[in-house]
Amino acid sequence: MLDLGFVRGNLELVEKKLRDRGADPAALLGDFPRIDRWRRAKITEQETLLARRNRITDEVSALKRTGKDASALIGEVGAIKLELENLQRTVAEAEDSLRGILSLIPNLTREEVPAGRDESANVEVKRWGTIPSFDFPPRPHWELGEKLGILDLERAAKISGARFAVYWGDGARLERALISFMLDQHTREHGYTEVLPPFMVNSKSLFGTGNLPKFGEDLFRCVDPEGFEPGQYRDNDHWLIPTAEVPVTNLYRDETLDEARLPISLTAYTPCFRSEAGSYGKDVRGIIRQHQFQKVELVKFTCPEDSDLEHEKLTRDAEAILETLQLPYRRMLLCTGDTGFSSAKTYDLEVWLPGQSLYREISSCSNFEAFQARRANIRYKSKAGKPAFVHTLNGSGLAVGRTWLAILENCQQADGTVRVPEALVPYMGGQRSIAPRAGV
RNA sequence: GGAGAGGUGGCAGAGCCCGGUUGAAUGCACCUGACUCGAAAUCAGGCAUAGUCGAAAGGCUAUCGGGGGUUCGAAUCCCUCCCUCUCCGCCA
Repeated sequence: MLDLGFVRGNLELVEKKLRDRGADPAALLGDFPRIDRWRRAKITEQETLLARRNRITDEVSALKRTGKDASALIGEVGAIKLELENLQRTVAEAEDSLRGILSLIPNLTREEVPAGRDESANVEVKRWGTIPSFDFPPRPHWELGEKLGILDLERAAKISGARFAVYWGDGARLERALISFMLDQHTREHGYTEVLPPFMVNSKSLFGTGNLPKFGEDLFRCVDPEGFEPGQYRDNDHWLIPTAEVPVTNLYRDETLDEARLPISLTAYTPCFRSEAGSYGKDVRGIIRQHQFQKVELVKFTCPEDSDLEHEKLTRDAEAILETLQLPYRRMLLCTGDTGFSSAKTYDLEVWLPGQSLYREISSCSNFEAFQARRANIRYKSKAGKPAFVHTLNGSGLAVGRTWLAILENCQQADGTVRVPEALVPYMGGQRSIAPRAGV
């Protein structure tokens, strides 16, 4: 959420930034300036009346204590009351509209973010690794997984539905190995503290990270059938998390952190649940796009001056995982139109998938600046200074399912086996290769 | 799931029965100053957040878990939701 006063004072800038994202400023801002002026005028009226009422009640109080008659004054307040009720309603309505407008306005992208409508305008910042060459046609992971007997999409469809996966044997172990490996590297080498949060959160948490109210359709909600109201939600509804970003960022919701503690770097493994509404027909093959996938997430809380630097570091921490696994990747700076709602600047890491001959997103690292902190009310305070909003950042470190399939495709051998990357061997109990698995 | 107790400022903890100089006693922590070579101790002062008006100084308003109600007036009375604790039951 943007700051009300900031929007008031920088209307033209906000409009320009919305256009940069491909949004329609008129539709998003609506009557903002008029409602804002109206609200402040009404607050002034209301508070003048309240002040008058408070003075009169003080006098009533004084009279009563000395045993005198106060009925004339009490009558006077009666007249104020009705007017006050109307004003209170008017102010509340104006505040609701303003909050409604502000909660749907995306973050302002930074100057260095390239202008553009969609992913075709994203800018490649760097490339790492050598694209492997094969003396046989490399296969996509869904073929490899099936042949090896470690990936079972048919039975997943039977027990759960489309866009779910069952991992067997070494496939299940590889997923588990990746989770441990990533968490270990982030905690031991990159200075993160591991957290294991709940996989369900309440509505306020989703508002804090910017998923609600706008993106409720992308989420799974657990709610008793009686309470189900389409398009509406209640504070104490439970939702399956779409990413660990939500519970972890909200750990410090409504808290004021001591500046000396910053930056705080947390890493968390969680499953992630996404309804994938609106993605029908996209990525139907394999396990690129699932309703449930595993992810190791990186989250930082910093003071405003440090968030740029920490964004670079966090992105490097995610890249380090790919490098340790020897997976070729490139780093993209997302353009204005492709940058997420809450983000001011986002790097995507894309891993090379030889089975499909393309780069595919495996991590997304964003600086949200104070956008989430304002929504979630996360502040910091130095010894001398006043409390101010922190900057929040996060990135995948990495999407485990996509790392799993990237290993299958990049490390596949002519004989149909898959070589286990050196760094994972200890996590696979010394096993160096994944071979076809006997009968299911 | 049943029964009970409770949620007050950074923390601890009064006030609630009996509504009115209580934005909130007191203690601790913290900041500034005095004393000291320095520190401790002691003394003096300061110490919430947000909104709004104002060029500023400063004023006003709101906030005692959230929301609503009663009242001239609510931390205090009523309703409701959330959360915490204790006991019982159930359970990985």
